[in-house]
Amino acid sequence: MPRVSDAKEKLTDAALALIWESSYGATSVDDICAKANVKKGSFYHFFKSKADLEIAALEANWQRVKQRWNDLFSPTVPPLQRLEDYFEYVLQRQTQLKEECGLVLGCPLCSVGSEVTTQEAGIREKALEIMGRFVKYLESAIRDAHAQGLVDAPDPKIKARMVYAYVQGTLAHARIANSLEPLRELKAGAWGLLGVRQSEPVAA
Amino acid sequence: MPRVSDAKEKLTDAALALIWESSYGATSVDDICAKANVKKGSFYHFFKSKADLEIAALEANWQRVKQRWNDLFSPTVPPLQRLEDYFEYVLQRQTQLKEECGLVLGCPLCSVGSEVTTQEAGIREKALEIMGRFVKYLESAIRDAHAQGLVDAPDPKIKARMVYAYVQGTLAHARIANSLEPLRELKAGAWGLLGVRQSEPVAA
DNA sequence: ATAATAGTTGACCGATTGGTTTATTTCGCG
DNA sequence: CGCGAAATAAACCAATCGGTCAACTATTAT
Repeated sequence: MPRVSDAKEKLTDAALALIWESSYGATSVDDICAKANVKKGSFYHFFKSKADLEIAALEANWQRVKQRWNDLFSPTVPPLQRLEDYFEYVLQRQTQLKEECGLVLGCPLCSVGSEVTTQEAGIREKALEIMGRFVKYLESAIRDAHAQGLVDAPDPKIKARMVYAYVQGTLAHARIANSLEPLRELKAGAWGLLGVRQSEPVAA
Repeated sequence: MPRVSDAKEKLTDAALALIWESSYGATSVDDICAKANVKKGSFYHFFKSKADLEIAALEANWQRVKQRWNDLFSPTVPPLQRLEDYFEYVLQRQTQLKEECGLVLGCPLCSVGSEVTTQEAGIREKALEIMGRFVKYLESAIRDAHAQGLVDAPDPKIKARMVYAYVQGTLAHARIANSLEPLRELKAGAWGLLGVRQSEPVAA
């Protein structure tokens, strides 16, 4: 009946970018509206609060990156290769972000999640939920690797959480140090964590 | 010549606690002054800005916890025991914090560091500097363990950063999930990361 | 065509933000 | 003692915060 609008997506895009680049607290609703080129009245037509917007932004972002994960973690790819591709992707993506805005940004779930945990319960829960979804990719890759005798991981759920924590910690450090270097060790660290048998495939 | 004051310490104490419990952005100067029972005029007599206060708070906190690290990481303690004691301490401390304020708070360096990185360069640098100081404890423990053939860590510096990243990631996850559970796996994860030889000392 | 409705706009709000100012109080030291 | 500098107090500031509102506009199903 009425007209259609893309303001919602423009707002979630702007919010994700701005809050990722700085922080939830330092990003004002006015900033977001300005970047999205949407007036504040429209903002509150679509979202009931700034927190509500951020929750929608995290979900929208997940729906986008999920496709990448489905690709990288396809069961047709050998399990350890999935992980290796993932680590490589993380490095590439952060490299790209650094070129685009001069900063290593880390993971938007983790930085925003740990910023607002004690204040905005909704955002915290959404971040936690999305993290849980992602860990499933790691988990099944690790389970497959274990089934093939490539790693020693009788409990893939726990191992997946460990690898995820290690990656998040490394991303956080990369953000704080504004350096890509820590990200180059992701594979080596994860291989240790997983007890990957035989480090080197001994050339081709 | 003039009178002495403990307002400085009261302010750094209050700032560290409040910002740790919520966040840098969500903690106002007024909040800090109220908690410290110090008037704002005095605040700006001692510190030139809110960021300046937080930098001082992080440094003051380090000077306090450093003593604990010196104790836990004493060279008189077997190297792997140092790490085990450290993981145990992290769990105990977070348990205590949860009892005191109902929340798993994680690491104040990491949460505040990753919140303000792109905005308050001074805070970021201070957090990074203190992290660097701490990693030295891990590094020498790992180097000693390697020298004794307990772990496979030819490059203790890199391994130390890996273990630290893993611990930080786990703490961040514990904060976001408001759960102590992930912290119980610290030893198992770190042992994997370090390639500790023989998992069990086979009873006494 | 038009009525109903989703979307848009910009002015507006009280509260709070980080920070300043000026006057006053305190007290160690010569 | 009393001087001078450090510390305190409270009032004050412009700017910004998240959020509201009523009027207005564009669309589209009928």
